[in-house]
Amino acid sequence: MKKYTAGEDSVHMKEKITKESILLFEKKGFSTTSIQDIVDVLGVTKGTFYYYFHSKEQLLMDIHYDYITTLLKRQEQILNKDQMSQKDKLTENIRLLIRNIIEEGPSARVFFRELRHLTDENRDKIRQERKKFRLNVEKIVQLGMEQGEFRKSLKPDMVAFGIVGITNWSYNWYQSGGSTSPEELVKIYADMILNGIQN
Amino acid sequence: MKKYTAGEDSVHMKEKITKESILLFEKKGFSTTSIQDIVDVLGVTKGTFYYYFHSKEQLLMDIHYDYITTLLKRQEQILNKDQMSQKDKLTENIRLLIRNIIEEGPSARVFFRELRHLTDENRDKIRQERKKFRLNVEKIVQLGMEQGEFRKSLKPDMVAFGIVGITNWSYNWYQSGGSTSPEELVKIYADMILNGIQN
Amino acid sequence: MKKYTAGEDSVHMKEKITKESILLFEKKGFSTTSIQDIVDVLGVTKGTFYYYFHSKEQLLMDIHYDYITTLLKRQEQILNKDQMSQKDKLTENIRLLIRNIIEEGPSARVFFRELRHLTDENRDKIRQERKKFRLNVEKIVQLGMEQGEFRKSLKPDMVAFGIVGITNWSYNWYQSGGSTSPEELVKIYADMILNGIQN
Amino acid sequence: MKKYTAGEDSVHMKEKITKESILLFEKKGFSTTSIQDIVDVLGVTKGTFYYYFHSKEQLLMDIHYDYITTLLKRQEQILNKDQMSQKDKLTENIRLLIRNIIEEGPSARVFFRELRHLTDENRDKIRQERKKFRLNVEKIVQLGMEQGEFRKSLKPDMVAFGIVGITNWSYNWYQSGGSTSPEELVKIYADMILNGIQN
DNA sequence: CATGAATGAGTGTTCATTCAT
DNA sequence: GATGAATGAACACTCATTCAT
Repeated sequence: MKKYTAGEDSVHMKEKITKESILLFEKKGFSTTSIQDIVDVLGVTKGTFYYYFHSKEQLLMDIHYDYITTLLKRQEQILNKDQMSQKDKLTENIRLLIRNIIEEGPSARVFFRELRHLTDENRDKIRQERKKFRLNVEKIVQLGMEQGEFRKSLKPDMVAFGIVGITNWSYNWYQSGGSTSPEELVKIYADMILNGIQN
Repeated sequence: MKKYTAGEDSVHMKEKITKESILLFEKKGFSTTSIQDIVDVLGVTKGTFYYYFHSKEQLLMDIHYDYITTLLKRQEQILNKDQMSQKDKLTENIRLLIRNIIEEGPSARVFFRELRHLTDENRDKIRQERKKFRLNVEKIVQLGMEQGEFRKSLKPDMVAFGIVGITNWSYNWYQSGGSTSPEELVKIYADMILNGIQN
Repeated sequence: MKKYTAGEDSVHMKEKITKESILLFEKKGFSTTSIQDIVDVLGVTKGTFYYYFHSKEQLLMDIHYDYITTLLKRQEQILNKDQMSQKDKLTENIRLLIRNIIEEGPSARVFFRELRHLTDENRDKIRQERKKFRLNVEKIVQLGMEQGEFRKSLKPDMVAFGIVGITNWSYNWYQSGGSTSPEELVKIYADMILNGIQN
Repeated sequence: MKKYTAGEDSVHMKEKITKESILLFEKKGFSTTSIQDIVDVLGVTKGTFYYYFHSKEQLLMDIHYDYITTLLKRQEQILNKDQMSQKDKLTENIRLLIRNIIEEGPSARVFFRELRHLTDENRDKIRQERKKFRLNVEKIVQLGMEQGEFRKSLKPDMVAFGIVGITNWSYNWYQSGGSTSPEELVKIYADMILNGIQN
């Protein structure tokens, strides 16, 4: 996405705008952040913003789209590992969700908080992608039940909701530099969930 | 001051405003809902709104305060049951969280989504109360570990975050009238969590 | 104006409102002081205010009217002293203007600052009364010139404007408790003016 | 940035806004003049106003600041004339005060009437500058006393207040086109004051 | 590519005033 | 005499967006 360039200055303005916007949206919220706020940080004018984006909403959509697209791509890589057990696939999904939130901090928080400010149409698009992710988790549970890795009595959809809930919720509270490392957290939750559902 | 009456009209204006605002905030979001939107629904004027509330933010604070206060009161009733096992207390907390979200639907969604629009001071107040709730859950886990009900290897704070995550997340997706009843959901999650952490 | 009464409580509400309003108008300005501000100080409600006054403007008019009426009455007493020289009459007028401003502090400041907030009609009325006062000063100068007390070359109208200017201006700066007493100030200005215009 | 042009249209919008605002503030008063009133006169929209000014108060501050700054600059020119007698310097100061009020008519009236509507901070700033002007007058009186031009018995601070009072008051009543020209008025007041204080 | 100027619709809030009780 | 509730018009200010240059 970012082509090779010699120095900072040549980084494309559109990326700069997106990056700074994410930080502002995280700190102040989407609706409370004005275009003026954004361009002030970059030392440019509003005209510049509108040269790169049709609207404020389009910028928010781009942020959402990038986040969910990346997430789905990474999930696909897990799903493609044919020889992996469902248990391990589930663990990998838990790892993906948690690490992505922690590593993408600001983007993640904007992604989870500001969905409502998309247009109906765009909101539906993002929701569909998020649903795809969840259904993939559900499928792993389903397969794990059929293959005897998980208990037969489970309701896979509810389990999937539980898994994304427990992991996604961390965007609300996880702080880098605390006493629990990302990988520790992954272990704790994977352990808890697998113990909770396995045969 | 409020005499006993049978009908709708006697409900105090302040309560009406609060009730309708919650519905609008849920549907359109706090910052996208104008005072005009609110008073239009009630067929009154903006002056009336400001007769009962200092500001739009105060209304939001009232909603938050009511929600968390009620929740804490109900939690206290559980904590007071001295003869109850920690397992059962945890189950009761899960039940409380889930049922409250489902029963208070719109209020719950406003509570979880619009915290950011409170002033710094009020946001801190609400966060403190939410923290109290979570620490009470943590304490149950702690006691359960000491009394041999739960595994010794757990990190009670992380477990508590997991529990509120899995339950609270339901505000995002649970729809009344679906295939899983509130009580079924409670059972599923309580089962999953207890299996996940017990000895 | 205030009839004999046994205690504080029986002082008529209308006077209380007027008194407190003057203090508030002085401190915050007429347009920045709300009826609510006024009634809050007195612990009553807005209805009470409107029982005694048709409008906020009427209250302001009352304050203006009281001030200028009192001033004119006191001036009349000076003018009636037939055997007094014009010099002494002028000195007495200077004393009246200065002492009234200092003694009526808040009322005086409201009187000089808030004229503009009267309706056109009322503003004209007050201006007429203020003009009467000034013309009386002018007449003293005129008589003094004719009787050889003051220089023949004076323009009585300009002198009168000068006299009210020098004295009225003190509402802007005079502070009780400073190094110059009211009576000293009277002496200084009377001296300066009389030296400035006498034969 | 502003190229040379012959006509009205090329005057910068900010100056136009300031000019028209002064006229409106003079006629209707600051608090009674709305931003809408201002922009209506100019045939632009409120957004345009806020493109040039942060707030209504900033515009008022600009007006005040311009007025007092110009006045102080002109006073400095008088003070710098080393060979001039204190008497003449005083006369020049009287001339400056009166002519400035008459020539800047509307600005002067806004300056004298609307100080109260500045924020506390700005009001203090303007008051400090006004004080500088007055202290400079006081100094002239002081020097004139020491050099034997004025009577030894004077109180320079009270005399200075008297001088600015007598002159500034003219903003209340002086009307161009009346029977007394600005220069005549200067002569009359200078004469009166100097006679009043000289040895 | 980028700017500066302008728009126009909307926002939260204030407040003098009214009036039934 | 006094209250509490409600009105409605106005206000300062914001902001996403447009567009000629």
